[in-house]
Amino acid sequence: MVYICTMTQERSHIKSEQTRQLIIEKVAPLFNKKGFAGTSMSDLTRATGLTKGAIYGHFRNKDEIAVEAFKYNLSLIVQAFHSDLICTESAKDRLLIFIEVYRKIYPRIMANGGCPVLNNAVDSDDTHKQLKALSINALSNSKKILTNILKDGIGNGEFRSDFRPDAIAGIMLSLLEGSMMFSKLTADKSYFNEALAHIELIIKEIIRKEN
Amino acid sequence: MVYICTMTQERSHIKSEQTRQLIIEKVAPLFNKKGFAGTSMSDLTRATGLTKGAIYGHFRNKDEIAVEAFKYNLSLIVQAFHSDLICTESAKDRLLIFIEVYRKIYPRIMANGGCPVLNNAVDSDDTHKQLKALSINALSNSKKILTNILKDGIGNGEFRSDFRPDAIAGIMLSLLEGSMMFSKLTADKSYFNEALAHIELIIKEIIRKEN
Amino acid sequence: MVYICTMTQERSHIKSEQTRQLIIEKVAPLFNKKGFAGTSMSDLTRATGLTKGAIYGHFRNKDEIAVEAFKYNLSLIVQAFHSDLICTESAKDRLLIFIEVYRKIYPRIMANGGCPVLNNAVDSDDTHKQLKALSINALSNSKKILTNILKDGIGNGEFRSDFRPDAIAGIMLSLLEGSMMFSKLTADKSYFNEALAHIELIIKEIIRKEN
Amino acid sequence: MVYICTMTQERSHIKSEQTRQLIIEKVAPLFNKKGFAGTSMSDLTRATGLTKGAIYGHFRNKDEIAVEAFKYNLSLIVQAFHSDLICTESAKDRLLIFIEVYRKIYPRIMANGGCPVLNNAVDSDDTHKQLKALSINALSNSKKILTNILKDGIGNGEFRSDFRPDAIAGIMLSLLEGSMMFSKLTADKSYFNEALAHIELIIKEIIRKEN
DNA sequence: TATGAATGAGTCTTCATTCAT
DNA sequence: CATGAATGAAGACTCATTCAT
Repeated sequence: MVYICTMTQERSHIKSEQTRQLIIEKVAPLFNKKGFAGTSMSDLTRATGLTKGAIYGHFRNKDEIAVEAFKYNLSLIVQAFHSDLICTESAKDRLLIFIEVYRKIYPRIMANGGCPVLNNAVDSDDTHKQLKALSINALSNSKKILTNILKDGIGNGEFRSDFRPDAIAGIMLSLLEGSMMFSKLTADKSYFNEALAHIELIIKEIIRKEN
Repeated sequence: MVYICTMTQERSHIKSEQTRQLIIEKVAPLFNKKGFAGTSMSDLTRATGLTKGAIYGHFRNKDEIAVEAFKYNLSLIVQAFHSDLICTESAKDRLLIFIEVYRKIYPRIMANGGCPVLNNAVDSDDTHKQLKALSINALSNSKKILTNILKDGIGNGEFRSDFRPDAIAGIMLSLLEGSMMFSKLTADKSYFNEALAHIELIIKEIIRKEN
Repeated sequence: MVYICTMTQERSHIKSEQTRQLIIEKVAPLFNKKGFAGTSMSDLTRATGLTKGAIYGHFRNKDEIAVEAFKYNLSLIVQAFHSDLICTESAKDRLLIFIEVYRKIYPRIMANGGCPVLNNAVDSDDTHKQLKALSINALSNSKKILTNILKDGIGNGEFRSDFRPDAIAGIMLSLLEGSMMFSKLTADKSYFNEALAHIELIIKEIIRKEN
Repeated sequence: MVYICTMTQERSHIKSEQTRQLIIEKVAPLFNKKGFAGTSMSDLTRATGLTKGAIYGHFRNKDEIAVEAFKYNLSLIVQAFHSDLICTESAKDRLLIFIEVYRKIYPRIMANGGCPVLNNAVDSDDTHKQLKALSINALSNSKKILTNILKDGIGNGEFRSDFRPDAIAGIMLSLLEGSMMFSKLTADKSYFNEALAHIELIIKEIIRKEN
């Protein structure tokens, strides 16, 4: 007997990985909108078109799915920055780009159920350590990025040196999250727009070094 | 064993109202922390020491309990202002008092599971119209209050007239909510403190009328 | 409004206890026959006529039901002795009564699915510590009883003193269990009958003190 | 990537039979310890390192695997006798060898989860006809062997003729199984040791023909 | 009013088995 | 011959809610 098997081993692995990715993508908005407890495995079967058994073939449990869903939701936002935020020399310009990117992806964020960092933070804060840690981490990273830009601006003389960069970073992020939440809640974008305008004010006026 | 219970209708009504209130108070932090879907009727029996039947004697369903719980959680915050915010002539001072009250009740808010407006907004935004409406309403009210104070300040010459009061009100509230969420998430009060400091800056510098 | 409530508090408790007992009795033969893993909660609903929710109102989990079922199955056997084994002066007679009781309840044991100690021992030995402990305990108790009777017989001169009572007790019990298992397996009572006859031989001849 | 596999049919058949045997050997202790219902196909994949598909390539269903596993577990015991029990002229000696073989393989039996005949009998008695038949058959065979030896001993004058050989055979086997079960349950070999000692007593004293 | 037993649909997860590759 | 993704039913258990008492 002679077998001639033409099959790339990678192909099958890829197939599985594709399904896993498909599940994550279909399921991510659900978790973002309805929260961990509010999203049932049956919801996931409806969203994916797969059976529970099939889903459990790709994930150990609901927690793992929620974790991957959050990471995916976060990546949608993070990716938007990777393309735009690189290679701008002025710290001020980098901060302004930061704002512009947010303005650009705002519709997508809203359609996806709001900012995953905020949603997940509120959802998991008192109930789910693992998910909570992911929000903490995401916050920490974005704060670090903003803080570094601010420090750069102080270093190169763009910004005044009489403010604490991490404080301003926290304020910017608080404004972003708080306003996005309000805009989502009220279906009124003005909260978000005013917040962005105020952040611009901070960048262009409040921390600007006068010459 | 034979029980003979003689009870006046008023007394029983009073008793009933007390029990209802007791349920709401015991249950409110639970809904605030765990959300609607994450809080079960069994959780409520544990928290109250009452049976399910007893609870259903006072509320039509879980939704009604959640609604009352939110109202109660909100009232805890609102009450803190009623006592302090009245009868201060200067708009600036009233805004500063606003901040001070928040600073004062911050520990209580955290112990209760964070700001109920934010928590409930995120929890119910895509899932529970009735609860969502309550957060919208609460936001609308606080925004109105701040806006009016700001308008007063413009009117009496304390503040400049080249800013839109409701925009600043939205910014203040966004900052408050966003920072409280971050401080809760990270167990780091500095987000909240910096936000309050920035709001003070807005009041004392940015919108102040120079003379 | 005047309430006159005539209700014994015990009555309601009794009702619940009755249902719990009913569940145990209906369910005990199932666990004895099909084992822990082989008995599903759905089996239990069929056997009791109750819903899963109702059953879970009376037991924390399947394990607790299995434990109570075993205890009940064991009690059916133990009870048979309580009435007959007391107050017989001769050690030999007490051992013979022991055998007679077993002969008497044999049909009931078979109808119930065989000896619960053996069934449960085999079922739980490598899988369920808590259930295993119950079989160990049951064995230990019956061995102790037989050993004590044998010691009594040695003490009062009925039996020879050149054998170890606990060894003979172990042999008697091994014979009983092994033979009941074979009789059940083959639907042939002779294994059991011959075992009883041999135990009688041990009592009447092998350990008897010749005079 | 292109695989070209050239394989003779014999070779593959041999390979297949080897895999089947490997599955049986790895899986046999599992079924012996956890029973049919308590052993899942996933357990089998873990024990064998094979996928479910691979296992189903060698067996029609779980039942067939359990059957083969039992046969294998039984064969481990039967094999121990084939080597030792042959060609001994004295019936008494053959019985004593029977005991010695059991004593020798006792550790292996325990490590394997206990006597498969007993385990399977209890497990399948009320649930699985096909498996039950295998235990019945195994019991029947061993009883026949012992009975024949006893008959030989009566025939050649070693043993008395006033007892029924199959009754004694049944007693011996009941003792063996019962005591092994107790020793396994309690992790106390003395049940087994005393049972063997008593069987020796039967052989050497009780059924011995006095001259 | 309050109890708590009961319901039936739901929860998450695992089951034995199949089949295209 | 072996893979492993997929299925649909079933597993144990909890849900919100009702109702006789």
